[in-house]
Amino acid sequence: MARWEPGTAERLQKAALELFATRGYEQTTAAEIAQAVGLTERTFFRHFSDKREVLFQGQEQLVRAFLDGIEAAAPDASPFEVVAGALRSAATFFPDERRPHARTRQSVIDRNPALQEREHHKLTTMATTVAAALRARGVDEVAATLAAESGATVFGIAFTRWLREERSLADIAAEVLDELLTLAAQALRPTR
Amino acid sequence: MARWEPGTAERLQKAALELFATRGYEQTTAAEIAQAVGLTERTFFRHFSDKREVLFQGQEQLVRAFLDGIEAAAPDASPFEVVAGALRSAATFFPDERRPHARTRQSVIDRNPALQEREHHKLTTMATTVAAALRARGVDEVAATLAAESGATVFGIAFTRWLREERSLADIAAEVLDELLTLAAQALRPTR
DNA sequence: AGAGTGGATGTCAGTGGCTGACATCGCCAC
DNA sequence: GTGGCGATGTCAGCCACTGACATCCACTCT
Repeated sequence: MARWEPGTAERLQKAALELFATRGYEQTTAAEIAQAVGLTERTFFRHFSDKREVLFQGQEQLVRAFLDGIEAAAPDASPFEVVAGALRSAATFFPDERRPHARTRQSVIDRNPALQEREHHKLTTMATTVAAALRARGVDEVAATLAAESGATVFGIAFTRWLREERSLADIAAEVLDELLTLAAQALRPTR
Repeated sequence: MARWEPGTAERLQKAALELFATRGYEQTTAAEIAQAVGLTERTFFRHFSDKREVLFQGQEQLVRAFLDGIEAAAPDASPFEVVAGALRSAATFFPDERRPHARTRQSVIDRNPALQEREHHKLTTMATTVAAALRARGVDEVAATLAAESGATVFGIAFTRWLREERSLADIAAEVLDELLTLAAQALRPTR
């Protein structure tokens, strides 16, 4: 067939997750991951910019889902309404079938600070992209950043709960966003 | 006098910032930083868990300021009101005199993705600590996380503006928080 | 079929971040 | 002054990551 098996990156990711889950992240060498699929360390680093990325690469699609949700929003929607739509759209990227995989992946991340760092960074990067999309819709800088970053926060919390509970991510995210808005309203009424 | 000059970590931090600012972060070796103050690379890593930390260590005081602000809040204050107090308290840790130093430091961070990653991570870590303090006050898990994380977002945005504008951080933070609450209220009224 | 091209991989050498183990050095207490 | 002890130095070594160059083979063109 093919000279090189297709989907090299995917095979590396799979092997990496398995090794990380059993042996632990730090106890697993990039060379070992590569060897597990019959490749070289050098090739590993051609597919992933660094060792951590093997667990995170492929989130462009999630970003795309967010952006699709933004584009689908009504032109006169307020920033948080747009974010609500983006969350609905993004939630479709985590159907319940992915939960088992997501769980083992998350358990690896939760056991390693360096991986958590990367995870937070990815979330923040997503927020930055979303903020840019909001600004492109005419939302002003600060409002766009606030709404986008809040969306990321909500997504993060909702995702964590989705891993634990057996409900759909879309439902949980809507609920969490609602709670955020309610909390904010609570603060706005009594003071100032 | 003393066999070892006191404040070794501080001298390392100062030397590191200077080298990073002129030569660049990646072009500066941990060994070079140590040498600049007459020490060894090994000693550098005894003071800082990794190379990046030389720019971030010492933020426990900032966290402390946040927590003080939380403790000072009225017992019946809503989560966001508590966060507002925490922000006021935290803002005192960045008097305007620190702006020049903060600016050069930030310019170094802005030029290096790995440093940005650490910066985001620190913010998130702070948020986690604040969330725990809120929970200790009886706030429920999700609300505590939302409020704390929103506080971190506001702080981050405010800090960025504080670097650019010549106003006090407390003022800017109050303003940004206000905008967040307003945005949230906007979203709560029209829909649902 | 033979020559050539190009993308993915292998090989090798080297840098730098980071660590463990052990030695040293000199203030301080007793 | 002896011994403890905390901060530093020395040394060897692992591993993440990179640049340079060779190789390999499907595919195309002739």
